[in-house]
Amino acid sequence: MQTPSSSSSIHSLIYACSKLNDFKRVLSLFSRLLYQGHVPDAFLFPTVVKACTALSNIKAGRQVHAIASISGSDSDPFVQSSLVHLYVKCSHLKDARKLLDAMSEPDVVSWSALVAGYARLGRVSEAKEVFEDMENKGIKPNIVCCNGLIAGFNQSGYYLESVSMFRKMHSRGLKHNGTGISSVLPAVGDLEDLILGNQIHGYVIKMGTVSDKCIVSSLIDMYGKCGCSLQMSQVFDEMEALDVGACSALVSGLSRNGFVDEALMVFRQFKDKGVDLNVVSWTSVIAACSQHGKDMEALDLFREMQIAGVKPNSITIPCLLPACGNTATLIHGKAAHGFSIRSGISDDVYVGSALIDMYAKCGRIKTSRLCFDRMPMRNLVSWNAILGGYAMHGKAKEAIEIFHLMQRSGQKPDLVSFTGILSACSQSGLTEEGQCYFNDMSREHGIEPGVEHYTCMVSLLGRAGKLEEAYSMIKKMPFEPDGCVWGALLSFCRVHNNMTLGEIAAKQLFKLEPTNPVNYILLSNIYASKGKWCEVNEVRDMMSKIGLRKDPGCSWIEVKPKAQMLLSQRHFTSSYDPPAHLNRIKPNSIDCNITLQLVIAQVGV
DNA sequence: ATAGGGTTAG
Repeated sequence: MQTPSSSSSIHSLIYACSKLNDFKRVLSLFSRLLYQGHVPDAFLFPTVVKACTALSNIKAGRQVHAIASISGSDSDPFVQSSLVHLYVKCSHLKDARKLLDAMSEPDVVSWSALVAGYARLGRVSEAKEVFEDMENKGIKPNIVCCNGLIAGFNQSGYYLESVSMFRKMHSRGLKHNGTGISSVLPAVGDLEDLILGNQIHGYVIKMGTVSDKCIVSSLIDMYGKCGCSLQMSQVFDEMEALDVGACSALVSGLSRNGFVDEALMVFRQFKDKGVDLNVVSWTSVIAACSQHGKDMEALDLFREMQIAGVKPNSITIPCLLPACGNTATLIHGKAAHGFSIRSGISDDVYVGSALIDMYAKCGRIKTSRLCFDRMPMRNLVSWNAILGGYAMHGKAKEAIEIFHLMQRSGQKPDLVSFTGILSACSQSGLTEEGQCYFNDMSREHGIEPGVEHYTCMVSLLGRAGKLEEAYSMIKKMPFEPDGCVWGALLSFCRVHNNMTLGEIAAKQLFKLEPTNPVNYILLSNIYASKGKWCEVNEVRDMMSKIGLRKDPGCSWIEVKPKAQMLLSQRHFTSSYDPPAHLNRIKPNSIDCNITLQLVIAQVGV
């Protein structure tokens, strides 16, 4: 390409490139112009600022702003307006506000951009203040301005604010359009406000906008979040044309309500019909699988997604990684890690946290820690991930260290953090420390222990042989103990062979989970240890009457590129069929001290 | 010459 040299030809080239959305070239042409000593006029700046905005390049934007100031163009309303948008887009709202205040007559467009910017960042009070300032200056908010607030509040998770803005519009006599409706519906769903949801649905039908794709998707989403699977499917069935958005919404709605197989079926149908599926639809089906224990399917789908040429993003990876962790397929986890580095999303706080968890579950706690240390930004999820990792590995010292470090860095612990620290103490036999942390929960942190914390305490005390204390812990629980609590007690009654409490726990468990064979076996083992053979037989009879058989225990290890399922041989019977997705090659008696038999399972490729 | 609002995945 010939390179233009005269300033006027560069000028027109800049406009041309902007029209073609080639914003990078706009900036490089602009710098060439400056290099030639040309001082741009006020007409050129808006186009150049627009390029910075499109690229979210605040650094270049500030430079352009400075040049505009020096050349006196910064008093031009077009230049000012474009700069306001630049700063809003880059989340520098203070600068945007300063600029807006300096403008002689800012219009509703500039105000709207700023207000929406505050709402998107979840800065509720400032958004409202600026909104009022605008009205006080005599500028009437229009429908676009209100929709910006509704959408912004929804995006930042302030669902009540979103809905109340929607209502405010209504009471002011402003008519809603498709944009406002599809922005408020997700918030309605999160609030599970079915009444409002139904009203809006009626409004949509009356307006005749049922064919609007975004509205359909958000209606499906709303009904899904409210647990109305039937209405959800109805909206879907009445839809005019197949739509990717509706597909994603339906898949996640079905999965949310426990219909995982149906979700997978819907996805398959869409794919077979040749609908152009995007990252969101792929991610929603991968999430559906990994959230419901279908780890193999999640891994397969991820592969399929890449074959389909759809690029995973920073949401896909955290959805996939639990599947790698649960199957302990380090090779897939590492591949996903490599992918996130190559695509520049490894600094994302959710990606990082999911990596920490995956490496911990694959037995690589040191790599976990490395990931944690290298994170440029951490949040509660990241702290809990490394804390849980140490707990999982029985490393109480490190867990405690992290627990204090997080607080010193200004991160308050939550229920999950306490589950981590308590289970770490429990596993390492740090009985007193665990009790201290448990007592601190409500006393120091104002967090009321939940059932999982009581379970940790029962284990902690039970492991230490303090079974009576564990039992009184259960008795003073402020809610009904569940199977996990009683299960923890029964397990440690077996360890210490305490028949009295073991019988109490077992009795509860037989009611709560009558078909769990483990409970029967634990109790019968306690009886056996006391030589109570009659009772042993009674329990065995109960089991066979219900038709229970102990499933083989199972866990995963990885030997080179294959994942292996470990089954405990004692219960391994020839009638046991491994899950269908395991392509069993041959039961391979690799000698693992008599108790283990390896079933080679092929995972992925 | 500039310019504001939408759904679905964690």
